[in-house]
Amino acid sequence: MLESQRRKIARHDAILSTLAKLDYANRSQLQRLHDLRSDRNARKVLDGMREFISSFRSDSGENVYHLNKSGRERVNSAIVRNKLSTCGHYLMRNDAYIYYGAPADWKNEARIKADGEGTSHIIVDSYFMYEMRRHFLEVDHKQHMSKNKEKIERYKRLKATGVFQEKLRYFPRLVWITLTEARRKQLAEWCDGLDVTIHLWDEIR
DNA sequence: CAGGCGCCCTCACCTAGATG
DNA sequence: CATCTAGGTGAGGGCGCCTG
Repeated sequence: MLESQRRKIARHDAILSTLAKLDYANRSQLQRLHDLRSDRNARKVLDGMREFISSFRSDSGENVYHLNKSGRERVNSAIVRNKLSTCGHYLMRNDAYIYYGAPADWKNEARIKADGEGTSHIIVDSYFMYEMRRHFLEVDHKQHMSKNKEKIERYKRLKATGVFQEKLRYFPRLVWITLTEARRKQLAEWCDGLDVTIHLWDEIR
């Protein structure tokens, strides 16, 4: 097999693995993660993968890609993704993934056990290591603020159990990604007492 | 010579502002 | 109100250049 062909297939497989990991990703995210060069070139590369990936136009205007049947078979992924008009949550999370350097151990929808004490567990949007520290990511995509407050209370209860501090000697940093300055302020207030970083989506994409 | 890439182009779609 | 218009943005076709 020609070297150029081999490289092409390797790049395709890398992109398919990313989509298996992230479920959905838009053109510019795949472009940044896989060095697809210019916008035009990125579109051409992704267009050349139509056998394995499907796309739709998101409300932000960009194409969003996901694995189709043969793409799933190619990377042994069982999760079926379809056109999803409400994929903003995924796209925000992806930009956090890229911002934090695409950590190898990044895990979405991670189940965090909170042994006893009322809270059985928390499903965190992402759990990852960054600069030798564990991080929880929460994405606030037009979510009801009451839900966010409830989430924060659960983190506080989790911290109060001391389980993490015992294992790690510290409680992981909570990272939020939200949409407006007003929401950032409110979240920061509620997170008082936690190690927290709050990004606006526009600041990290 | 095939594949990767950039540039130029057109088309579709959306939005803001003007106009009836 | 509805509708028209101009400008902005992304998708994708075409072409030509470069490189292994």
